[in-house]
Amino acid sequence: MRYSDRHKAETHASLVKLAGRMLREKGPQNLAVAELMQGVGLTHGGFYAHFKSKDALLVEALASVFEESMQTLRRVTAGLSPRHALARYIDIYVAPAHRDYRAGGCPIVALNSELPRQSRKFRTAFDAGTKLLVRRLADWIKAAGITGSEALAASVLSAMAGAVALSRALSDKSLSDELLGAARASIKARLGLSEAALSRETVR
Amino acid sequence: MRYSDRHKAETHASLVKLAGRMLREKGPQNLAVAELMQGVGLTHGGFYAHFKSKDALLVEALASVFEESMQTLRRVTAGLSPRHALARYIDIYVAPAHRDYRAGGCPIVALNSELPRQSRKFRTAFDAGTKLLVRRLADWIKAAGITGSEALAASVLSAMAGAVALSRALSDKSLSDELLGAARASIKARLGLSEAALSRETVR
DNA sequence: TGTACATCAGTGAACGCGCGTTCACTGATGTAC
DNA sequence: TGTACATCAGTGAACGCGCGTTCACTGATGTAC
Repeated sequence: MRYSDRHKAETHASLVKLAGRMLREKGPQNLAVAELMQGVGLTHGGFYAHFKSKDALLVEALASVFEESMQTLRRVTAGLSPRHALARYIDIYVAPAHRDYRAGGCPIVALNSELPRQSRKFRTAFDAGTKLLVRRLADWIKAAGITGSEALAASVLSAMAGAVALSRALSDKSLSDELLGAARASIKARLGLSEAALSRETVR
Repeated sequence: MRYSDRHKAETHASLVKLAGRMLREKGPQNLAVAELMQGVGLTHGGFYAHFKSKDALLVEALASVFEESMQTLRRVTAGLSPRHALARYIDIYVAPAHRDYRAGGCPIVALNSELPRQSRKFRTAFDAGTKLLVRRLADWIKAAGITGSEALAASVLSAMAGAVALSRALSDKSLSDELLGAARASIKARLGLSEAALSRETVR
């Protein structure tokens, strides 16, 4: 059967979206082509009408996940001053809700330790996405008058991602919760964003 | 052929040791039984004289890797005061040499994001190993007179592991190096271990 | 307006490969007598 | 001391399964005339 003009693009978009969720939940290797196709109501053979290989899908899915992350970042910090935006992003990122929602979370947390073994193209997409996030954090840090370079922003992001990743890895729920709380406080303190300091400022 | 009494135990130990390296370099899923056996000069069929399953091997290998990590920790900080021990450990952990030596590095960095998908027993071994490291850090922190609980130690460790993991994930070498430097400084500053503060103290 | 043909997203069987696991067998050495 | 037998780490063929990829085919709809 032949479909309307928009149909292929829509199917492609659903595949990329679902792949983005599966990628974070199962990892690159355990995302199975047949399972993905079944997930959008198709059979596995049709996959290659949309992607030249599984790796090509993974690269597209990762890029789309990073875009989604940037959108989330913009949404939760809209209208806030740089200092409050930073604090808000840290609060939302280093949190139990993020830990417990792997399919929708930050790709850095989800893919961290598997990256050295991925394809060149996949790693390039990861690099590009991470740099976008780092640049956004660096802009806020600079605007907030905190001395520090892009490397500081990268180290802050690595502390955030490391905390959530370890909180997911630990089976001990109470240690996991406490770890998130301590990490949140440490990271905010590092940037001079303690509750006391923030409450003395206006929100925007 | 029948072997001497010690022979089996020695073979077993080599298998666990090599598996510990492969586990960190390739991840649990890509550690192949046949490749492991070939690595110690045997054929794949003999594997099951030593382990009841691949997962049983992984659990043993992970435990041994954590033991190795604790030994490294003790070795590099032997004789140092708590504050200097902390600073030394952070310097050695959050460093390019650790980033570039995946097969011999910290299992938390190597396995971070893959843990939620591992077997119950594997996760239990990870929990136990991580808690040993956290407890050691917590002891030092307490002995150094820094206010903070075990959760602070866990958050410090997560920042260290997160920094090394992200530095491995990034292909951009200079950003990776700078990230490590910034993270090292941030983590030490969080614990009041700046170079200036340390140089005012005696080493032991 | 109607007819013949082209298009191409999707189908489902099949292929090839890697890999964990099983199993009948081997053969050097330890033990029983 | 010598002989027959038991042991068991290791061998290598084979099995079963999951999975990425290929390919001949389908059939509804768009297009040419």
